[in-house]
Amino acid sequence: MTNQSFSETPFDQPGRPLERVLSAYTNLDSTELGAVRQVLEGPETFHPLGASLDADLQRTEARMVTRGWIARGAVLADGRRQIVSLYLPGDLLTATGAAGGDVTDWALTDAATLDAGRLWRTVRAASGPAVLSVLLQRLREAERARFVHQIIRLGRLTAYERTAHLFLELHDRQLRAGLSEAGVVQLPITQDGLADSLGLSAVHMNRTLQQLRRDQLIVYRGGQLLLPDLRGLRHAARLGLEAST
Amino acid sequence: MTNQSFSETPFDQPGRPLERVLSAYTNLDSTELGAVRQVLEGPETFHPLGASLDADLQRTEARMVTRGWIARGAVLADGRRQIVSLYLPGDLLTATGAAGGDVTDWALTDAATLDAGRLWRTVRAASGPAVLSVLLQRLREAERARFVHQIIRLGRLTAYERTAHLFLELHDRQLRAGLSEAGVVQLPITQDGLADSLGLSAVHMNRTLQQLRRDQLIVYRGGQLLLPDLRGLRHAARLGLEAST
DNA sequence: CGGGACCTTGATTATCTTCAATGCTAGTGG
DNA sequence: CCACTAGCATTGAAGATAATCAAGGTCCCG
Repeated sequence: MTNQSFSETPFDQPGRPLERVLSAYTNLDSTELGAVRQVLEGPETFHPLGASLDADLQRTEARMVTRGWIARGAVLADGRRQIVSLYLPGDLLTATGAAGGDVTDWALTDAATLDAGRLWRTVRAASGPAVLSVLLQRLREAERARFVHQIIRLGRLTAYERTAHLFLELHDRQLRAGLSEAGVVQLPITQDGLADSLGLSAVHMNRTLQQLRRDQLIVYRGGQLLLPDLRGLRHAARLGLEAST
Repeated sequence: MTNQSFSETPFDQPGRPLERVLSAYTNLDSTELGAVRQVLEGPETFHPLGASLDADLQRTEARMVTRGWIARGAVLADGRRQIVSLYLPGDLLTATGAAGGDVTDWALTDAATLDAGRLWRTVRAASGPAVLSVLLQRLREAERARFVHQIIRLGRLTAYERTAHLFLELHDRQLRAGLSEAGVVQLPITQDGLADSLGLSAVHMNRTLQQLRRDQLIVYRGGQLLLPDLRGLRHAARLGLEAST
């Protein structure tokens, strides 16, 4: 389960080292980066598409995503699925804790994670450099902001608006983390996965994507999304999202 | 704006002192309680129904609710409103930060809050007793769990299920915090407010409540809710919620 | 008594889900 | 090389859920 196939360059989707991904949260000089590397050192664990991360998370308290996409969500008894949050390289997954037994984590693509329990414990013990505490703080804050946006999407936006809104969030996140370039969103998941995140049926997800294509707001093809009209897309999403995660 | 009318017993809905409310998160002995009191001392600020808390929050970084209900949410240009989270006495409101300019806080009832910036700063400086850090940790964790539940409600539950689910969450929270008793939920907000939290129109909210009444799952009258059939309500909510916030 | 906030109801419409096929593409074994 | 399959995308039709529009009704308060 550990170190299957790749182990050379973590955080590389493609070729994105740790500092690049974490620069989304705080600027690190080389000393600080060393400290971060130190608390995050250790083998990657590989998670094939669909695999549950629950056991790993419970064991290590927190894990940082190094490759691929992880979903946290709930599966109801009748099969309905809702993704609560998406975790991309550089994001920190913490054990669900009080959120209840219904919540689980699984790999939306082939993915890999790193034990971040030491980061966790170091900060709690207040024994590391300040930058670690700041980093953790920022990671948590960014996650909270994503939760807020997800709630607004699901509560008050139409399928069309929701989709535009999520794409803008992903664009913003990937840009900050150096995982993509301006106007491009890596989208390595199926329409089914998108639907589970946006609270829609797969059929309606498909139709909504088609509408966005017809309106020239997205170009959608296998694993990648082009956003040729960011202004239009922002308008479609109905929300600023200016100073967001 | 400060200390209008009541200032005698904070946290009393009715007669609930600080320790009672915070016992939902951690057990405090008298020494620890003293430490908590100390970082939270200061005048209450009164927030009449509908008032915005944004200015207060920005000024003080964090505030603890002492009375009434506060909503955090977004108001779209066309008037749609979505409440992201409800804050009850004992809950900690922190500045929205990265969540964006669209998010605001307002009083859903007459309410009051206390400056909790000192708690915030004390913990960050790691200069207070450990119990403060634990308290803050638990408060944050509980909020995260509420976010997760809100997302699942809005994403995959029907209006009927959502309503049952929220009522169970409120019941659980109020019970833990000593704000209500078993089988009773204080619900001092309008159906409009509920609808804004559950992502429904006011009309549909009304019809959903009627259905729950017809099904004998709730008794609803002015400001208070009786839950005569918790088993049935849990079943209607489609989720465990056993070990939840 | 009048007005306002809130709750309730009926009728209509919109959005989204469900069900059932069909097409497409990549991988697999014969 | 060619069925064959599996996973994913797409389409049409029907039905369910929830929104919207438009009135009333009730209660409280000035």
